[in-house]
Amino acid sequence: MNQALAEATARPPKVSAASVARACGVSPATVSYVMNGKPGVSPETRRHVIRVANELGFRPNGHAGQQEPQLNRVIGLILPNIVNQMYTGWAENIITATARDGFEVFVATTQDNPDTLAQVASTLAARNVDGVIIAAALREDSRALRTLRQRRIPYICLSRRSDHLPGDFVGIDDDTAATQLMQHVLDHGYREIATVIGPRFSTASLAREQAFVRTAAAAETTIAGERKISTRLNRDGGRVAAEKLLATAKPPRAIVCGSDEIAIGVMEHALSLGLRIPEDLAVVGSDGLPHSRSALVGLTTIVQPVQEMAEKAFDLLLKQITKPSNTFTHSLCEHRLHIGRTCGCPPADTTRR
Amino acid sequence: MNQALAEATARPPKVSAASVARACGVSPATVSYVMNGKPGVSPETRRHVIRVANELGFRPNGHAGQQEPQLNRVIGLILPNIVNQMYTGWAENIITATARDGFEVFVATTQDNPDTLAQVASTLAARNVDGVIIAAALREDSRALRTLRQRRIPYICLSRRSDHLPGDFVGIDDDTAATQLMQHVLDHGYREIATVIGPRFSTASLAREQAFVRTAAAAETTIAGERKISTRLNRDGGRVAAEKLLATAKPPRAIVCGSDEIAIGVMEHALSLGLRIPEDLAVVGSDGLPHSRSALVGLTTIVQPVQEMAEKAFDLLLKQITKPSNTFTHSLCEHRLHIGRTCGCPPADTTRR
DNA sequence: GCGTCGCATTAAGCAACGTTAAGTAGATTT
DNA sequence: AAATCTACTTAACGTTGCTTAATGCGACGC
Repeated sequence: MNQALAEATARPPKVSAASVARACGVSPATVSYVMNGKPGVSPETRRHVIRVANELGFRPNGHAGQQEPQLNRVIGLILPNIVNQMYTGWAENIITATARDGFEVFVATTQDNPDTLAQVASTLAARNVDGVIIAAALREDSRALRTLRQRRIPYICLSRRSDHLPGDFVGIDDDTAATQLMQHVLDHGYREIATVIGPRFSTASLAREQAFVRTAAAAETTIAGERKISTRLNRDGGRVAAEKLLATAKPPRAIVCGSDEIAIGVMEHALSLGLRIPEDLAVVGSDGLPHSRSALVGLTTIVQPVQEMAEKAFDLLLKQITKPSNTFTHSLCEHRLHIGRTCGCPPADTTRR
Repeated sequence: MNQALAEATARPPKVSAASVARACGVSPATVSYVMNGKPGVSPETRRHVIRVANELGFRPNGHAGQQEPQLNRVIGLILPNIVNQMYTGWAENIITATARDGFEVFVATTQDNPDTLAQVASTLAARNVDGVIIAAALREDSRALRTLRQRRIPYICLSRRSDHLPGDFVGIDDDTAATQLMQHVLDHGYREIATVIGPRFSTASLAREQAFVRTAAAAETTIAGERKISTRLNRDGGRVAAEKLLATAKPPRAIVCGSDEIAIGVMEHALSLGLRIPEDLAVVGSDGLPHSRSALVGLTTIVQPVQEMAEKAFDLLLKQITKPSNTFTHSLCEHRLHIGRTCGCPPADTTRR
């Protein structure tokens, strides 16, 4: 007990800039200049100071000055779930990006439940995170964002945003992407088309559905109400939607999905009914997950630049953390249409990667 | 107060905030600030005070002390990566399980780099997490575990463990599972067999490979050295391995993989060569990811009970946190052999879910 | 029921530290 | 030799982080 206490009580000795200064025979000011990359120090002295500082294990993060006041170097990441590879892809890249700057990440999931979202935001706020990246924002319910705003915790919306509260946003141009995707399906000549999207409380899902319908309408193809399905954002959601769509007397010839996971669920069900893809039913998605693009699946889909989006999001967040501002940035990243074979294009088009 | 009385009534002597303050060389005020989450205390001191307070068993409310001794209610989760769905599956379930008890989760990834692992463990320790679940343990390098042990932070190894350091462990019986899987492949009559596993610094990968080889040998089938490949634990690793295996003069008739992601990579490459699965090449995996079991892929594989493992791991961790003990539990969960069609079994066997 | 004591909380004070503007010595240029 | 520039020091400042001291509150003795 006593020994344990002694061990626990032993605190690593702190190294001050002054001690570094003394150790290499310069003034504290010089050390300060070196550590902050300010001019006015000869390269020779600079090198020497850096070397000694490293040897002594000097951490400029001591305590004082305008050194980022009280940064915990922790950010929160709120995702709808961590099963959909779209989200884990972002998570992976965000974790990598943050690690570069010495940040840790709290990952929280909401299952798209508004109350969970609100509660998670409070919890994160209570934990004094330096900022939050939210990929689970809801159109109507901005409680979470409001909480963060009140506590002056910067946040970035990723992919989805709130209808009411302004703020920084990183995403793709859902409208254009969805338009291109639907246009490609129309170009195949399909006219009996159904759409299956994620929950309409997601701005991304809604924007895609609207673009799907508008583009189809422009080609004089009406998508009836019972052929516009909103479902859960996973394989199972797709399966349920496909059950409804394919059980009707006149099933659609093509199903345009607002998510790859949904598309895969749809295809699974179609296959279990003995339908061939794309001969009997064309299916396209929109996320560009690695495994749906693979040769095994060959899904035609919109590819989102996951890494770029993740890095951009953290970048913006870091900017808000270090230099809070009231001007909000909307950053739209370039998407890409990936042609697989599930839309009916010849397999030759299936490029690797 | 009356020490004799306290002892006589067998009640533990109550620990005052002042004594905690003395024990870690700060003022009572500082302890108070820490216990109430008030600002004005450096993170370093805060962690230190919390650690000492926990060790002394300090209850914040002298009389109405119903609360646990100030836990951070944060655990760390160390994964090799967050792309492989095996890991995200565990992560999802661990996050859910911990949320029920009001715990938050730090997710860190190592990319299976020993230095990153060691560093991540230090960082988590510095953040004073209450415990850590590690699914990225390395056989040889137990620096990370040692760090945690020194700081008296409980940890649970998930799926992989260290060769050197004992500790709680949750996993499946890799040996039995791998034996069953290989036996199933042998039962199909295949004799030209290759194995592709994850990195050998993972105990799980190594155990599987050894069981594969042993089982094959028992059926008088030798697996040559160039047919035992260890590769990265993702689709790309599988692809690379398949390139090597299938380019030889006498390619194998069946490839037994130590991971679903690898199996999928192998299959992708095989398909791109125009091979039919399972007619030309049988492939089996071992993780039981939802999407490899789906009708689209139909992989024959070992199914790990993800949720059960996650909950068990957190359960054990919580036990270690609340009541540290020196006896270690090895908890083996029941796996299941899922028969798909990639091994050559008739499609009829493909059961849903 | 009132006063006192023990203990936790909170406000005010103060020392330590890193930053930066101003100052200075020496070297180089003009 | 005066001027200028470089490389550093000195000194003042704003923060932070912790302590000392004052406050508040409930328990217990009288």
